[in-house]
Amino acid sequence: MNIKEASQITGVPASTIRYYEKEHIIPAVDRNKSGVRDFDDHAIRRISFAKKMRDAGMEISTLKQYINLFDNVENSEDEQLALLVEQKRLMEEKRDKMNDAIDHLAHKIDNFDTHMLRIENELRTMKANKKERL
Amino acid sequence: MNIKEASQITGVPASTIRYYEKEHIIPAVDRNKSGVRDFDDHAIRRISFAKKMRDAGMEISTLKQYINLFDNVENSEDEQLALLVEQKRLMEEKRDKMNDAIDHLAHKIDNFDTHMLRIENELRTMKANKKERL
DNA sequence: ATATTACTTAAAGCCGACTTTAAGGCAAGA
DNA sequence: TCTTGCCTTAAAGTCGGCTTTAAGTAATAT
Repeated sequence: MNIKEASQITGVPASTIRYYEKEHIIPAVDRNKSGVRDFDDHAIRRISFAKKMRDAGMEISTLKQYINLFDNVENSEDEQLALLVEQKRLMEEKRDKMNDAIDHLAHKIDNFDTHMLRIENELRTMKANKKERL
Repeated sequence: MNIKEASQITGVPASTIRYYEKEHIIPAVDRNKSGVRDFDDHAIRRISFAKKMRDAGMEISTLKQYINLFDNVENSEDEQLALLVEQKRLMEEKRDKMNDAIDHLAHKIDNFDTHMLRIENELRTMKANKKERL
């Protein structure tokens, strides 16, 4: 499978796939005799994993760290597990912040009429204050 | 309250507060007679709101849009409500993606031993394949 | 044969979101 | 008075994460 198909299947632009390979975020992809990349299932899964983690806000540097740790069998299982656990924790933390923000917006939506009146009042007060100050 | 205190209270760097003011993400802050910013509760709340939304991944441009819409009483309530609802939807979408990634990591953690063996086997197979190809 | 289309690379460019720098102003304490 | 420590601005710099460009190769269609 060529890079265009790989791109369509994974939803990751071809330029980004090349970039990910260069940055070792995905392993070196097999080439045919003329040097064209030939993606197999494993490659596709690696791209999809990278996408999933990127979509979830994991940084390239962390992803790289993660990948290197797992691709290198020399590394201790403890280290690998610790990284997994830590990344999960960080993501949960971030997700909780998102839920906070969502709640904040939900609250504003629920109280929209009241909120509007309050904002308008605030503005009226601010304008009055400005006039006083002049 | 000066910018240093405002920064400490909100957890937003002074340079970022200045940047937010310049970009109209927070309203123009009051100044004392020598031109030094004097932050009040309202200003602090606006900074904290900006931080919360940024932490949740809302882009500066969207935040600006949001702020402008709400600070300008001329705008229709419908438009404002629509923006709130849309932003909430986008954030929920993003949060769901994070939960996906978290589940993925949780799964890897749960099956760590098995996973390790699978990875090792994969690598062994890959190496064997490479040798064959040579 | 030539045009088209898809691939390749290295390097440069771009964008968002700050952060740093340079040059200076003001107020308080030694 | 002068040093300390805060503040100010505009402009330049940085960084992450791609994306685009330029120049070229290879296979296929006309």
